[in-house]
Amino acid sequence: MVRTRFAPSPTGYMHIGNLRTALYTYLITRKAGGKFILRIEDTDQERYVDGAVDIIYNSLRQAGMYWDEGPDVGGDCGPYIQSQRRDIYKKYALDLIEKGGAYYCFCDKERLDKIRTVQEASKIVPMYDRHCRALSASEIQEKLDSGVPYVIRQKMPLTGTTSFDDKVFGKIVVENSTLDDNILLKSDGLPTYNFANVVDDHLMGITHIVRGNEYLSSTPKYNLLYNAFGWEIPTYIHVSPVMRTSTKKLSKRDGDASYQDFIDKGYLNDAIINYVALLGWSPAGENEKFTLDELIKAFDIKGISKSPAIFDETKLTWLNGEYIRDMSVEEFYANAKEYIEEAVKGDFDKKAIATLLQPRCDRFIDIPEQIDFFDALPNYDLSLYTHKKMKTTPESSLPMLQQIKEQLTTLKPWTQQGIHDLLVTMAQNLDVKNGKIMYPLRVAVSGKQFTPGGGVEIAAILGRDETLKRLDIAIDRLEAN
RNA sequence: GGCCCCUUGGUCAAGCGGUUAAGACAUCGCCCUUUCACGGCGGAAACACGAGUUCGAUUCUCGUAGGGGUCACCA
Repeated sequence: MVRTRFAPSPTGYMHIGNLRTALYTYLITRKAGGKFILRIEDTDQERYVDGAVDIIYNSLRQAGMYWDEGPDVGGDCGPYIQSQRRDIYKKYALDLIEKGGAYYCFCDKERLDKIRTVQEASKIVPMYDRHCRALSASEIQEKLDSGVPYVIRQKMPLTGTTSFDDKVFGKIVVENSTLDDNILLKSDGLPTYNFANVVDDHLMGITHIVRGNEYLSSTPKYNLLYNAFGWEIPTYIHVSPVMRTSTKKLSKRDGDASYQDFIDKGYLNDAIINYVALLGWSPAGENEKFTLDELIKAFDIKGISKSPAIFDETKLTWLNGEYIRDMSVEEFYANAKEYIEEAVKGDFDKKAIATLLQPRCDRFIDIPEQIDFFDALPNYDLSLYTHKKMKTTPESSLPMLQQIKEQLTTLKPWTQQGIHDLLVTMAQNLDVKNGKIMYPLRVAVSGKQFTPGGGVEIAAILGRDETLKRLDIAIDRLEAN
């Protein structure tokens, strides 16, 4: 039975890199029919951020990733919050000392700083000098009895190598002599990540560990821990980071890198998930569009790439547009409504506006500025009437608009089709291209060069009175020109 | 700096000793068209470098360069 975990530390928002790690973990798990566990790694009380746990819950749920065990849903391996597992770590740390894989260290911060300073000055790799590793049993007991603060350190082998096979990176080998005797249990009694994650992963029966590749070089240490306890080593799947640029990791400072920010910008969850899946993973076929369920079927660890991937919002935007265009008109309207109403307060047919918007909308957030002319005609420049391709100028537009106005005044009923047919007929009678008439109308009713839909569609939505009003304005201005 | 890892077009990437080196986004051109989009068609654009191994290297090995990670009582 495959069991995995997503184990974030509650230090703030959920950025895209975290989300992707969670997603890959989730996909691997669901594909294998396993259990997905959520564990909160809050052993560093200094970095703890209030509300961060809720952000994790909400983001994961909104993204459609549900966990089988976790702090809020329970499970057989709880508690799932590390700060509540304090006693467990202590017990295992002591146990490890018994087994010869760890030892007490009474060195204080000052001594540690001092040796580090010396080592750095002489350009040696800073490492604990293993002073306390040589303490005798009686010396240890004496210090313990007199209440000297202590930490528990991992006892690394001095010679040989440690290796493991990573599913993404392959075989990794390190010299044991380069391994530091890291602290397992801090003087505050809480474990370090190094220790807590190993103990918890084992106790929670985790079989596959998916995490960022910043852990690649410390994984041998964890394996040494598993070995010292006599525990089975899990399968490792390390993934490369998501980058903002080729040299910088994605971070909030460089832009909106959090999942929630993208949602707030009007990106669809499905598009975000789909794009994030593609960042660092490539499907077997040519298809690039996947729903979460489809991803579960298609996902394969073999497709995960080793090199870092640069986050490309342009492609996310395109994908988002694809999802928008795939929506039914009702679905699109339901999503776009609030953005439309943000810009259009007047009594216009919002659904008709939505229809115009759907094929030319990649992000909901872009909607308001596309339709801001409905409520109020912008004070546009007459040079807008000049359009090379349509072969129009302010001068050529004036007579067209005058005729349009005349015809429209008596048109009934006032429908898009009716307006369209009327204008096309007019073009035929005058023996001019449609654009010669249509383009000036668009400018007159919208005051813009580019609009969703053309003059006909806009006039239909605007209604007869408003359309004629705007035509009058245009005609007056052109006559005065 | 030591150690570990990475390196195919601007970006994501396929490739797994012999290919005209896929595809997608972006970009450019054309078509469609009442603008802009959508859609369709087409173009430009890449194996970091140097040695090996081999009949033959994008692919295997070793260097070089560039980049990332890690060396905490952070995770």
